Amino acid sequence: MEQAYIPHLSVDCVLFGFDEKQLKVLVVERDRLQEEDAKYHSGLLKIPGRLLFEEEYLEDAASSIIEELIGNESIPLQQFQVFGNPNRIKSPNDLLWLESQTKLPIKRVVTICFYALIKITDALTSTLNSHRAKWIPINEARGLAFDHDEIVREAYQHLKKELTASPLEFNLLPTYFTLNNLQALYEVILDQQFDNRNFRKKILKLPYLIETNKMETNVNHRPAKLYCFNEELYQKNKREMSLFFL
Amino acid sequence: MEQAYIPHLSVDCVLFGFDEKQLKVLVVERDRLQEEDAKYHSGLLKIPGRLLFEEEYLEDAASSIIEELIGNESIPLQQFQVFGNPNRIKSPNDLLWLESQTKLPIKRVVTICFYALIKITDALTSTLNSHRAKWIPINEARGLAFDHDEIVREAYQHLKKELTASPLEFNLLPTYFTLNNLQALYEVILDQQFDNRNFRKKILKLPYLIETNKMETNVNHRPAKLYCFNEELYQKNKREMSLFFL
DNA sequence: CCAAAAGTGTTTAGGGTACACCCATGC
DNA sequence: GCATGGGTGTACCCTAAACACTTTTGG
Repeated sequence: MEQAYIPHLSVDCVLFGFDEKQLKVLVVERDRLQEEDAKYHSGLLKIPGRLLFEEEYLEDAASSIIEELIGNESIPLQQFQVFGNPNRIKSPNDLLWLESQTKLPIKRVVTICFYALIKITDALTSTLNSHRAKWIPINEARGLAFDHDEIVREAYQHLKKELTASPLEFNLLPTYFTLNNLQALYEVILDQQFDNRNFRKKILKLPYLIETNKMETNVNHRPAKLYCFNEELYQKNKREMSLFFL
Repeated sequence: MEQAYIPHLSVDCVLFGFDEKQLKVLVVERDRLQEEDAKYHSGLLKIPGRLLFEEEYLEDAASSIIEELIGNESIPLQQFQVFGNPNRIKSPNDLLWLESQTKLPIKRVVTICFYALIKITDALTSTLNSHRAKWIPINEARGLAFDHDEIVREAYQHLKKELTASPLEFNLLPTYFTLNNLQALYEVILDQQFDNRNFRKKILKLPYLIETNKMETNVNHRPAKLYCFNEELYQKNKREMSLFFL
């Protein structure tokens, strides 16, 4: 049941990924067209997105865009901002590419943007190549096509604000993790350092953070205690846990 | 330079107004059409909005929608959410009305919503009647057309969140005002009571709140000191003044 | 003198921040 | 035994919150 596109409306997704060391963004390569004019340098990397179908829910569009790239995991994407300047698509090459993709005469596209943050896993990454998609570090996300630099920048601002206002989803770490893993996660995503002792004091108050009797292994230093995360308690308590960090 | 509408995209505005006692929302009456089917009760009040023109900036559309109703004051409207369910326009009467307005076959409209908060003045209100627009108290904004109940509800949530995260624009009060005026303003908008002494302590720390030597007059109780607001200091300090209230 | 709202200080408890050293393991 | 990161406690300050009475005006 393929539907017609709405030629003026697109959905774009900024998917952030954490690989236990860095914060990355998912981008896809767009084809370079023969007709392109070399003097217009327009990025060949873009964030995933496409025009909206006529009878499609916005959230469904966002999900399908991401699922096509990383498989069928359902990821809750959050709408954060619309980019709709009439001239947001400046480069002639970008326009050429859009028309070649959609077979529609494109004048102007208003794009509704979503974002999410997930854990980067090997399984996930293996499916990317076939779609010419890849993870790039957040601070290397420059020179993307269209106005995607700006979109990524804004999405990152939203992510940071959201993360300081409410606790993050814990599925960004392995099932068992150390408190220092958790601190590193916050530090990378918020781009901010925390005092180790104070961080532990705060984070241990979270009722859904469970201490296990497992230990790190195969490290050449004192092994750390492993913690895990109680989904049920998390769902129950996350509402009140806002404004946790400043 | 009239342009063509984009049939799938609209901009709607939730304009909140404070009249020194209540928080209100601006709504407009829509015509009842002869063809309407009485059995579908669809609201005859809606928030201001219209389809987007083909080459129009989103912000310009939002401004022009509001300026048409209340005159040429420039009000900074803030984009807050997109409502785009394919079936968000449920009532046949609403659809009829849309098509009669736009002369376009409307299937589905994705609407980008903006909001702002202003002071309700007499001058402002006098121009409303000719556009069949009016202010209604926020808690009476029920049974509006389309999904506008939901839009108003979400806008109000955003307003409250925004107001607790950063100081409000002071142009919601007369030039000279009492601290109790200010407290009443916060209490009405946030729908929350504050301790008078603690409120004063906090608010007096704001560097851009200036004590004058003027006094209230014509009140049959002890007259209050009047304060005013230093625009320049406000612009300079508002960034750091976040998270002021909880 | 009465009504009505303005204005004012103190105490307490909890949280944030800053800060330096010992511990357990692998090699 | 040494290198590496893991793990711990205290003191200070500041802020939030709770709380009740006196003051000044108009009528």
